[in-house]
Order: sequence, then C-alpha cells, then structure tokens
Amino acid sequence: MEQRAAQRSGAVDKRRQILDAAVTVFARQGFHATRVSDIADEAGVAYGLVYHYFNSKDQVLNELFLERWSLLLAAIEEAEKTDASHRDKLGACAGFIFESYRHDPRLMKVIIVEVTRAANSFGRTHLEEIRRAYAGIARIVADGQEAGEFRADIDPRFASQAFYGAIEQLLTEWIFDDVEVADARFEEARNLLVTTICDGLEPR
Amino acid sequence: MEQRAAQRSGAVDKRRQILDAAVTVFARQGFHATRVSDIADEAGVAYGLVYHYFNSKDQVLNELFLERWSLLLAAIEEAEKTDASHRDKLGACAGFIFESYRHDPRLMKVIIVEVTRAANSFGRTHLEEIRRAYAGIARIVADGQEAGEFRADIDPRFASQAFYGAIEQLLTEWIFDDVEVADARFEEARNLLVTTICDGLEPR
DNA sequence: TGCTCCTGATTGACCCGTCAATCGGTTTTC
DNA sequence: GAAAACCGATTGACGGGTCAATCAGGAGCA
Repeated sequence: MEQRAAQRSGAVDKRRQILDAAVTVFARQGFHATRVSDIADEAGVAYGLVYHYFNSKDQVLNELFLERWSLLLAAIEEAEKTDASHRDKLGACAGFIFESYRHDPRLMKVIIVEVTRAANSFGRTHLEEIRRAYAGIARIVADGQEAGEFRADIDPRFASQAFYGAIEQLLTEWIFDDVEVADARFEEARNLLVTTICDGLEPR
Repeated sequence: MEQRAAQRSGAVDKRRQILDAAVTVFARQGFHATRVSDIADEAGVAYGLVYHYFNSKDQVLNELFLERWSLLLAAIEEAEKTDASHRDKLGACAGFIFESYRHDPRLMKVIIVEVTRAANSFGRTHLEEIRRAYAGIARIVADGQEAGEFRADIDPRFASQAFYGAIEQLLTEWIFDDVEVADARFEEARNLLVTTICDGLEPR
C-alpha cells in the first residue's frame, strides 16, 4: 500500500492524478453515483489504469480519507503538546479542520459526506481512526478540567462530541451551499465555536 | 398519497406493515444495501406489494422521514410559542429530538444516517424541510438575544448549527455503538447540551 | 342459501440497465 | 528483451421496477 514508487523521469504521477480526479468527481456526484470510468475520464487516463494502482473503487476513497485524516490526528497531538491554554488548544484543533476545508473544500466534502458521516459504509470501516480524533479532543478537555480551566461536571467525551459535531455541522452547511466562503468567515467560524463551546465549559 | 383506505374487515394495514419493516431493514443494513425484497420479506409480504403501495424504494424512505420530521417541526414551533425562558425553549427542542431517539432508535438512525447527513442523496432532496428546523432554532436564539438573554455578538444561524450539530453528533455516537441507552443518559445528554451551549451563549 | 360476477389486493418471475472488475493485448522505459 | 505502465472491450453479477396471473371476499340476484 506504500509502494507509491519513485516515478519515472518526466512522467506525471498518474497515481496522484487519479486521486485528484477522484476528489473532483466524488465531490461532484458523490461516491456511490460515480462510476470508475468517471474517475478515469476526469483523470484523462484509461479505465484499467485505475485498477493498476488501486484494488477497488473503495480503496481510492480510503486512501483519500487516510491521507488527510492522519494529518488531523497529528495536528491534534501537536496541539496537546503545546503549553497554550486549553481553550487555545481546542481552538487549534478547530482551526486545523476549518483550514483543511479552506485548503481543499472538495476533499473535505468527500471526507465528511462519504466517510465521517456515513455510518453504514466507510464510517464504520474507519470508526477507529475517527474515534481517535474524538479521543484526542476529549483528552484536551479532561486536561483543562484538571487544570481548573473547564468545569468538571461535564463528561469530556460528551464535550468533545459536541465540539466536533458543531464544527462538522458548520462545514456541512458550507458544503451544501457549495458557495465560495470568504476568508474572513473562517476566522469568524473558528472564533464563534471556541467562544461558544469554551465559554460554556467555563467553571461557574 | 393519503388514501390509506379504510382497510377491509379484519385485515392488517399492510402499508403500515411495510413501513415498519423498512425501518428495521434500513436500520440494519442501510438504505443502499437493502433490496426491496428484503423489505417485503421482513414484512412477510410479496415483493410486488411494496410497489402497490409505494412508487419506489425512495418513496418508502421519504415517507418515513417526513412522518417523523414534521413532528419535529411542530415541536419546535410549539416551543417557540410557550413563554418559558429561551434557554428552556432550546431545551425543549433538544428534548424532543432525544425523546424521538428514545421512542424509536432505529427510525432515528435511519433518518439521521440516510437523510439528514446524506448530503448527496436524500439530504439534498429534503434540504428545505431540514433547514426549516434549523431556522426555527435560529429564531429562538435570535429572540433570546433580543430579550437580552443571550449575547448578541453571535450569528443566530451559527448558533443553531452548532446546537443542532452537537445534538446529532451525540446521537450518532449512540447509533454507532448500537447499544442500549439507559434512560438517565437521555436526561443527562439534554442537560449537558443546554448547559454547554446556553452558558456559552450567555452575555458576558 | 347458493350461485355468479366483479373489484382490487396480492403474488413473484422476469426484463433490462448498470457498473465493478477482469483480462489479453500494446506501448513505453530502462 | 523484459518488466512495468497503460489501454479499453468484455464479462457477469446484481437489483430495481414491471406486469400478467391469481386470489379473496363482497354485492347482486333468484
């Protein structure tokens, strides 16, 4: 799965090309409604080549998901390590997710719609990786509680679900609208979230 | 669509039987993975009869969704009308949703997984109804702001997304776990939510 | 009561389009 | 020259939806 072989001389990396094309069509039509031939066409590549690089249509999506999700997990771990306030740590997590959307809205659309929220198909497959993210956020909340920064009477896992759920719902609206989101909105969204949730978590 | 004809003498309402069976199999296998024959088998009814009562497999799901969602919309409107605090109004909305899950977890699973979160298929189809719920919640937030009960520097639509997103994410976890949820957990979940979000919305 | 007719519910075999995946071949590259 | 990359026609499973045939019970009639 990690052969990703050093590409020959000037040849374009067809594999990458296929992955990128897949993002485009998955985002446009949804995973289920895209035929493998759509991916190949979009990539300007022969049908069979998709199967040369991937075992199945599923594997293409898996690869796209893991590629990005591993970055998120790394970002959360990174946030944990800093010595910022716990509020800021949560802000960093939210920031990374919003940033991912800004960086490539279509990829995030695919990940959210086809994996993260797809409880019957890929969501189940990748449950472990997905939950690892929730757990990371929950750890930050728990630490914040121990430090007296957050109120202690709320289950950290509950809090992390609410936090993550709120983020995803905001993104989902942008996804549905399929509208260009101004840069300022990203900052705004992140601040809103951290403000609302973290203020709600503050000790009374 | 509303013929639902006076059923002959002692005959069971086959139509209802089919809908109930559909909930069972959709919840178990997911909409996409269930064949129409699965529904018929589960209902103990012939394949063709499903098409006698419904135009398509899609219509079966639509019916299930609308049946429940219209109750939610009514509940939100109801909450708006009371003269409770706005915090309590939001609590009532969250309460109704959690209550729906308690009442029939499988139906809520189907609605959330196959409609509400299915941005590519039924989510798009029912976008209008879904958004009507968000809008109702946003109205409550806006009213609360006007009454000075909530801070005014947060877009009510943002707040409603965060609120609804948090609820759905909590439910999603229960759905994934597929585990019996103790009654006490429902109360706890509702209180947590209202506490976290509403405290976060309080004026500072 | 017994018979026929009629209506609409019910049945399930079958048609038919749709893809995912395979495979045998050709071209490129080293 | 051989291995890897590339091509796209072909296959075969699969499942939604159709429809002609059957069945059951009520109405009309004598």
